[in-house]
Amino acid sequence: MSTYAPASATRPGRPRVIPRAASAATPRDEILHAAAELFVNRGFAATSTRDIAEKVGIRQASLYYHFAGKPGILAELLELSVRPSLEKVERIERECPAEVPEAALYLLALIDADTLATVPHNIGRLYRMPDVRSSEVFGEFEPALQELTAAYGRLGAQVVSGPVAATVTTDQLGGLLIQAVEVVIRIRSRGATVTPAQARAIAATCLRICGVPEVRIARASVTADEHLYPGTMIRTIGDQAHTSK
Amino acid sequence: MSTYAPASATRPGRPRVIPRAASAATPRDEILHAAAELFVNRGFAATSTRDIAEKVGIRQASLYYHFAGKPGILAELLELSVRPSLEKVERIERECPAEVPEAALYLLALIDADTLATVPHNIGRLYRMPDVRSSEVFGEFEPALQELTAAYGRLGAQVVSGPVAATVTTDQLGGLLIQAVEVVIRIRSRGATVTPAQARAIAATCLRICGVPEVRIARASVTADEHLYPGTMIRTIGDQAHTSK
DNA sequence: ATTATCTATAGATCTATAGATAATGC
DNA sequence: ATTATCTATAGATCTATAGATAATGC
Repeated sequence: MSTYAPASATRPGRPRVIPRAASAATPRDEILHAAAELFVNRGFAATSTRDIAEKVGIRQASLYYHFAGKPGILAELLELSVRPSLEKVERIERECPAEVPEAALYLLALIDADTLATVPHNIGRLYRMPDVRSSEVFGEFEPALQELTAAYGRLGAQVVSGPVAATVTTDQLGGLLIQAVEVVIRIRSRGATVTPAQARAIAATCLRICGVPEVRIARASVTADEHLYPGTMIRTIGDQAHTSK
Repeated sequence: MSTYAPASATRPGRPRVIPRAASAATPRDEILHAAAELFVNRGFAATSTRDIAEKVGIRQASLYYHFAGKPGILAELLELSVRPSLEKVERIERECPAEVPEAALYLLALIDADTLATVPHNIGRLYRMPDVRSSEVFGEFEPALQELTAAYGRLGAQVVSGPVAATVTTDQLGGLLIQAVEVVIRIRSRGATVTPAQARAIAATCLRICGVPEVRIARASVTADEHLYPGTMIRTIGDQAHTSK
């Protein structure tokens, strides 16, 4: 309270040599954020504990008070990026009735694209990195990922048209669909952000991949809205921009 | 010629401590292959020069006789994986006449998928790895990659249906299409191989993403065959499996 | 007393160079 | 003489631990 920069200095522990910004975040979170950005943009193996510490503004050794090294940090980031996706899948498959099967796939793709679009530092990318996949902690999360791909395959298989069913298996379809959704990761990697309208375009792309005709795609979009915003069905129309030709 | 294992021992230079298999390949190629597999499966930064040397069966220092370290090896692998793709794009855009615009996109996707499917050790994956993208040598290859995405965008834009044109820009479309083709990388990462039939399914998926109706997709497939195998148009039909319903 | 940092450092890599050596080729 | 390896090693990281220190909280 005496000088200009007391910040959130009301914490126990020896002060940092570079005083912490009034970030309000816990040290753990500061470390997670710094590590996420470095892992995603430079790679997991290419990032040293010193790099992370430097970005946070602490000494390298201080990381070990909060985490069991790089693998520990990675494990927490993977957890953060897979849990929300999986919870959504579960809910969608439970709640979405069989009336309009396209709506379930549309919803899953939309919510998933949106999650990937808003998750901090594009950490959805971690799962595709070979150094992450061969890390000690990856195995724990692999089943969750496979379940996600399988869900795309199941939902997609319910709506495929004849020509599509004749040329791709359910498994392959799951891969094609998840790949389409992950275009979000690519866009963010290039520095751009993904708008809700783009997320909808991606969800529609998933239905096109299955061979669903445009009329039913439009219908699925509306049905999905009813589930997203039950009751208020008016404003979602302005969101779409593709209702006019 | 005297003992059992002379192999291709008729080369100058000090013999290896672990005698080389009769691989017929040059030492340079041996190193490239070993490095490719390690870079793709464990990551570039996660692979040490010692790992590569061990896999080849030489001492770590011996690598430096053939390459300027890891970056030198990476540069050559990137070159190998981007040159063929770019040559094909050029040829397709030059040769493919405007009669059936779908055929051009179908052809590009098909050839590209096939290249990714057959290139050794799935090295198409290298470009997506952050440690590779932030390496000193990557900059040289980035323009070629952007040109490839742009080509997908251009070809796709020529065939989009109304609803698709209304919701995605040419740039975004390029991303969606290349992402669809790169499902090949994902499949190979899981240890499976990609068949020619699957490559065709992927090319068809690209047209579906653009909103092209099934009749025109079938026509594009036939036209593409005429360009691939001019004269012989019979056997390509048995390839497709989706002409029946 | 507890908490969160710090400094110092050991031990394990990892890269890249210098110089020796064992083949072939002329 | 040329080529392709080898051995040895310096110097630069990088990870992870031990132990000290400077806050707050009781």
